[in-house]
Amino acid sequence: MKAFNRLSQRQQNMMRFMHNYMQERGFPPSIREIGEECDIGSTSVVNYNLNKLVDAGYIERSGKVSRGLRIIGAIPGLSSGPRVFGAPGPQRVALVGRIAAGEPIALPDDIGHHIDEDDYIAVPPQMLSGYDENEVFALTVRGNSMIDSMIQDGDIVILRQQNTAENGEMVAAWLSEENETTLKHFYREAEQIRLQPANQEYQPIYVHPSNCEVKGKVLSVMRNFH
Amino acid sequence: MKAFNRLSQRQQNMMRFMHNYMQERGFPPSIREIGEECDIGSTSVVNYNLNKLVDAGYIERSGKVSRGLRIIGAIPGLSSGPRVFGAPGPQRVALVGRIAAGEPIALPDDIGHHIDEDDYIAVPPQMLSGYDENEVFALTVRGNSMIDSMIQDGDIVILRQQNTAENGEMVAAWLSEENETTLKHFYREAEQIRLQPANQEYQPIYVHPSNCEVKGKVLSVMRNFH
DNA sequence: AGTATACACGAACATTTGTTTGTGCCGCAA
DNA sequence: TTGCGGCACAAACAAATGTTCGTGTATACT
Repeated sequence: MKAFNRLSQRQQNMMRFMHNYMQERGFPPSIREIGEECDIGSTSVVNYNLNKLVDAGYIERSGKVSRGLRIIGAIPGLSSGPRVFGAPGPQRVALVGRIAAGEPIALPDDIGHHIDEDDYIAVPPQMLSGYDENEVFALTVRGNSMIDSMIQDGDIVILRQQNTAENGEMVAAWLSEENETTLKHFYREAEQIRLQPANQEYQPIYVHPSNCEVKGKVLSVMRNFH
Repeated sequence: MKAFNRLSQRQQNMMRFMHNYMQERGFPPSIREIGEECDIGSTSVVNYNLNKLVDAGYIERSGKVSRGLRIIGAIPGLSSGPRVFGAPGPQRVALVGRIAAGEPIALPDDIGHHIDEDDYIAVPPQMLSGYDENEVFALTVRGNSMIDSMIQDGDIVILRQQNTAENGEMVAAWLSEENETTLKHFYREAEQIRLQPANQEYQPIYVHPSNCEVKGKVLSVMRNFH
């Protein structure tokens, strides 16, 4: 369990409001704005809890100056809530694990309680294709089994959680018979599913629908060289 | 020429200060702080120029509220200055053009005056490998000639400007004899340079140093699916 | 010259806003 | 009970801060 369990409901509300406010307006809210939104009658109470949040390491304050606060750490969402992080900064999505041939994919929900702050990665908005960061997760590719899809060891793939796919979309699919995970373009054909590699020099593979379990749609890929 | 040429020196200073301030403190400066830093004696003058910047589309203001401003567009740096953009948000680097076999690479300096706001792309910090965003640029890959390096049409490559490279680094190189641009791993050998594709199923090519002009080092690759 | 426009200055003003102080409630331990 | 610490409330205070107004100075145009 993490430190945010020590935050009161009121403090959680404040964190959430501050985050949303900064996300929307680009600058932090004033003490009175926080109080009004969180049903706190007195500015001193807001101030009090703000200092609590500072002690807890969630925010920093610049004394004397109006709106002099910034969010430092993770925001504890609602119990089942969104994994939202502090602004300013790029979007952040959960980096939930690795994908490799021969291993099943662990989805965010399966390991939701194990996600730490370090398991998040910054992703620029344009790589989310308009989807909300909460329905998106990231996987690190292990091994070169996806090389026929132009994806190699160490790449990070950004996916949206979904169990179906439209024709032509690239998906992460679990092939139960072959016992492996793969990233391919998805085509539902008459009696079968065609999984087409991105690299056209490779041949497509054909599987039965019952053998193909879509885990998510690939939105983008990031690769770093060191 | 672009709109920022219409900004006075004073307004450019203001933009730069506001950007740095937000970068550093996480919230916008007050009118008086701007004035003090930019040697403006009167708050009304700051206010006046602030409204000018709004008209020019560089910032937005929320009336009545303190520090109620956010940066929207590009910041005109110094004359030869950094191409810095507004916080909060991911880093932004110049997307200067396209890279394709048979075409030379246009470097930022060559086309510096043509960079528009739309020619910038958000890049998360970890993809800059610690380099400053000002020495980094981005190229859109056209064609599939880099497919042997696991890079395909539509990919965006992030590069750092440099004319040499260490062994093993992936570089963008212009081969004058072959009259084409390529992305390969760079190895300086006895009498020649070996350019090694990332995909090990492809063979390396060997060129004479005089034939190989390094344009930049590849830091990372981004790929979006639509 | 006369006028208009852009830009700048300083001062006064009206809010906004962070800080402080005094008080009260509640649970818990001595 | 008494006392203490955590938390909350309201009011008042002191700065910080955005806004407005009257004025001045160039520059260009008629």
